[in-house]
Amino acid sequence: MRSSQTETAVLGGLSVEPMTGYALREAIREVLGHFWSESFGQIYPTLAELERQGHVRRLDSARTGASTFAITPAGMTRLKELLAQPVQQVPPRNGLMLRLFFGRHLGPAACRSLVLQARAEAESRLSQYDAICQDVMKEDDPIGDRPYWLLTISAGQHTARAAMAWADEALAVLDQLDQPPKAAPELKGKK
Amino acid sequence: MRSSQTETAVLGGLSVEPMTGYALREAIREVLGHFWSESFGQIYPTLAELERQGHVRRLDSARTGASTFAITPAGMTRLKELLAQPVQQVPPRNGLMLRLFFGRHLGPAACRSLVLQARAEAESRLSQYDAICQDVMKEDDPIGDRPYWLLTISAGQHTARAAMAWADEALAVLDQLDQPPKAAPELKGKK
DNA sequence: GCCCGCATGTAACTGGTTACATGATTGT
DNA sequence: ACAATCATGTAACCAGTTACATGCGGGC
Repeated sequence: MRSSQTETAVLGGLSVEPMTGYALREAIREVLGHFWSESFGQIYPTLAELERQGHVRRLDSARTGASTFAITPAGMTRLKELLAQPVQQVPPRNGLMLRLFFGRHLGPAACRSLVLQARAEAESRLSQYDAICQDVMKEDDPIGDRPYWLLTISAGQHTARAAMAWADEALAVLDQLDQPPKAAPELKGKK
Repeated sequence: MRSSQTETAVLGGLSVEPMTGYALREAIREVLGHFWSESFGQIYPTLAELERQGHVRRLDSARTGASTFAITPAGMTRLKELLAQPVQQVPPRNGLMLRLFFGRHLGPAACRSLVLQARAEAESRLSQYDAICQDVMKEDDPIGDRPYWLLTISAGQHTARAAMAWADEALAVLDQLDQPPKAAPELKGKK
C-alpha cells in the first residue's frame, strides 16, 4: 500500500476529470501547487497499482502509449475512505527558522537579507493566490467544488499575510540589533 | 556529507553548550520543536561524522559510555558556513489542505471537524509559545542569542494566529454550505 | 531485585526525488 | 529535418523515521 497520501492526491485529481499521468502532474503543480506536490516517480507507480486494484481504469488504452485514466466507482469509495483518514502531520523542518535561531553566528545583516527574501516570497505567493482565485471564480462550477477550493486559497492568503507581517516586525528588530546606540537619539537624519 | 541540515542543527545546538547526543535531541525537541525535529537515527551518525572531521570533540570519553560533545573552532567555522548556505525549501505536503480541497466528497460536516481540530491545534501552539517566551525571557543571556530566539517564537505566533483566523472564516463558510436554505428562514428552531 | 530514565548505536524500512531512457505528436 | 512538448516508465539514490538491541546508574 503505497503512501496513501499520493493515492489520495491521484484519486482526488481523477475525481475532478479523467487525465493522463502527465496531465495529472501538471494539474497538481498548477492547482494544488501551494500545498501539495507529486513527482512522476510517485504518480506512475501509483496509477499502475490503482489500476491493478480496480480503483482507476484506462480509457483509450489504444495505440499511442498515452492513456487517460478515469476513476471507477470503487475508486470513489476508496477516495472517500482515504479522505476520512486522520491527517498525518510531517515533522517540521523550517530552514529559515533554523538559520534565524542561530542567527547570532550569522550576524544581523545576513539575517536581515534572509528575512527580506522570505518576505518577498510571501508577497509573490500572495499575488499568485489572487490570480488563482480569479481563475477559480471565472469557470463555472456545476458540481460544487468551488467553495472548498476557495478555502484552501484563503488559507494560503492568511499564511502569506502572516509571513509578511512577521517579516516586517523581524526587520525592525534586526535593524535595532545592527546599530544599537544605547542612547544618543537624532544623530543621523531619519532611520 | 550527510544532509547538512542535520549537521547545522547539531553544530548549532552544541554552539550553545556542550551536550550528549541524548540531551541534544531533548533540547531540539523542547526548544526548536515548533520548527525543527531530529531523531536519534540522524543525530548519532552525524555526531560520529562530525567528530571524524574534527568539528566536534568528545569531552569525558571516560568509562561510562555517555560522552559529552563540544564544538571545536573548526566546527564553529563550519557552522557559519552551513548557516550561510541558501535555505532549501521542502516540497509542500499539507494533508489538511488536501482533504479540504477534495472536501466535497467528505461533506461540510466532516470538513468542519477537520478545521475545528486544526484551530484547536493552532490555539494550543499559541499558548505554548507564550510559555516558551517566558522561559527565554527569564534566563539571562550574556552572549546575545535571545533576540534571535524571540524572532522564531514570534514567527510561530504569527502563523498560529493566522491559522486561527483562517479557521474561523472557514467554519463560517462551511456552516453556510451545511444548511443552504436559499430562502425560507426560521423553520426549525436553532441548530 | 527491579523498573525507570539516561545513553548509544544500528538495521530495516518508507516515502520521496532525480535522473535517465524512450518514444510519439505537433509545429516551424 | 528538427526542436519542443507530451508522455511513460524505471533505477538509483537520499533523507529521515522506527524499531530494536544493549547497557549503565539510581531510586524504591
